[in-house]
Amino acid sequence: MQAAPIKFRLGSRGRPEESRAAILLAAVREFSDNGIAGARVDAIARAAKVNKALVYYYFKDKEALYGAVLDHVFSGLTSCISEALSKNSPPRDRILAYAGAHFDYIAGHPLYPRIVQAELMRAGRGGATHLERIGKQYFRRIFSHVAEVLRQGMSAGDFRMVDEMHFITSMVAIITFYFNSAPVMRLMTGVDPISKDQVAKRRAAVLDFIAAALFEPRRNPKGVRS
Amino acid sequence: MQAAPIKFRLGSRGRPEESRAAILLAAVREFSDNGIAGARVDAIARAAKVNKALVYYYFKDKEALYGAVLDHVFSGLTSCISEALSKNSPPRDRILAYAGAHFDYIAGHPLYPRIVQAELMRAGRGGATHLERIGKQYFRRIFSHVAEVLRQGMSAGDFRMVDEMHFITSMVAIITFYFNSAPVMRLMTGVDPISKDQVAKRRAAVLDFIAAALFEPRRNPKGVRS
DNA sequence: TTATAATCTAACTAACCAGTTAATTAATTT
DNA sequence: AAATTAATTAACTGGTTAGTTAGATTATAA
Repeated sequence: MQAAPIKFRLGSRGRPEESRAAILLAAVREFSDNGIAGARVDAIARAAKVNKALVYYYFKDKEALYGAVLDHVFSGLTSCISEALSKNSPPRDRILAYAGAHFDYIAGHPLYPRIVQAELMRAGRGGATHLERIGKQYFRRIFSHVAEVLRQGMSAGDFRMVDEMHFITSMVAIITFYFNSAPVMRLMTGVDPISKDQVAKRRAAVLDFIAAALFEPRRNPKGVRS
Repeated sequence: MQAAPIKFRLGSRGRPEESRAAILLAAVREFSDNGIAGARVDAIARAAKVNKALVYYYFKDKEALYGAVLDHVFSGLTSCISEALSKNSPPRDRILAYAGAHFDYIAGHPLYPRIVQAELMRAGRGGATHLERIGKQYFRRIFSHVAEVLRQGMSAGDFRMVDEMHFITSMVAIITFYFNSAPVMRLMTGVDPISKDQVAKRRAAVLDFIAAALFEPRRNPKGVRS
């Protein structure tokens, strides 16, 4: 466990950006593994190969570090989703594009949903929360964007009539939940739910579920109807 | 904040069952508010109006107390769901009965989903988990019961063809997620998502979503079968 | 080349918190 | 009424952990 024999003493002013990034990365892992209360600043510093005081040099305190982690996570997610939504295609495609992008982002960052969930859970009772900032800064934009697509699809007759807010909530639920409950599934089924092919299966199931729940049956699925 | 002037010194051997129950109840609240790492045994004792040592008298340690809380929560949930599933009605009704019962139970116990979510999150990495016991003792029974109903409905042509595991996961997601994300919603919409009428709206949206995603369009929407 | 300021660390502190101990109270048995 | 045992508590202990301090190191500016 002892470090490499030749110690790269880059001295002070070594790689400030690298140090900061290393701390943030380690914090993402530590917070997602243990939640905020369970996370240990010492562990973060160790994982980032940095003195603990440096953590406090770059971030005011544990809470602020946690806030930075949240910003990191959500800015990545929202920019990814925004891009998927920006394409100008028919409502059906856009909804599926959104859902697919959201799913893929989470699948590609398996640590993130735990952090999101952990933060969601803090708001119930207790002191300071970052949720207000996060909600205003990230959620609202995406939410109204998706809601707009839903309205378009409904008025075009492509979608069933649904309550936008509840429908979006349900989509997020389906997209997200699988990754949080993966441990239980592993226990119950014996297979690894995070493996490539299992994730692919889940993706298909999610899109199928959403499409079935939202899309108005086509008049002409390929030939005729009724 | 000082206690009542007349102290009901019931002395030792007061109400053992009551003490134990008070501890468990306080623990449900504390664990659901703060997660296991954030929960404070002192706070539980205080809330239960009991000396901290008594907590350790009745429960081996914090971990065991947490386990007892989980058992309490899940036994209630599963027995409630089992009852809803036991009725012998057509698959469509049974699925909606299950979803409705699950939803209602959670709506009636708003502290519980947080505990469930917290426990789900512990399995990712870390030491001992109660999840294995919980899964075997509670989840499996319900899971296979619901899966059986799905298979019946599919082979009867009432349901679309779906993967049971993924579909159940999605249903649980939709039923559950709303309550966890309530704080965000409160922030974003300004209304209280846990209020009676908001919960009722959500319930309708959930059942509508599930029905639309699962039920095969009826040949004869109101009359007889083919 | 010296001063300045940014980057980084070893070692410390003060608070916190899970769990223990040893004693106390009262219901029940003998 | 003495002995026993279940229920309960005040006060303590020891390990952990967030956060601090005072100083070291070096790139860059003056």
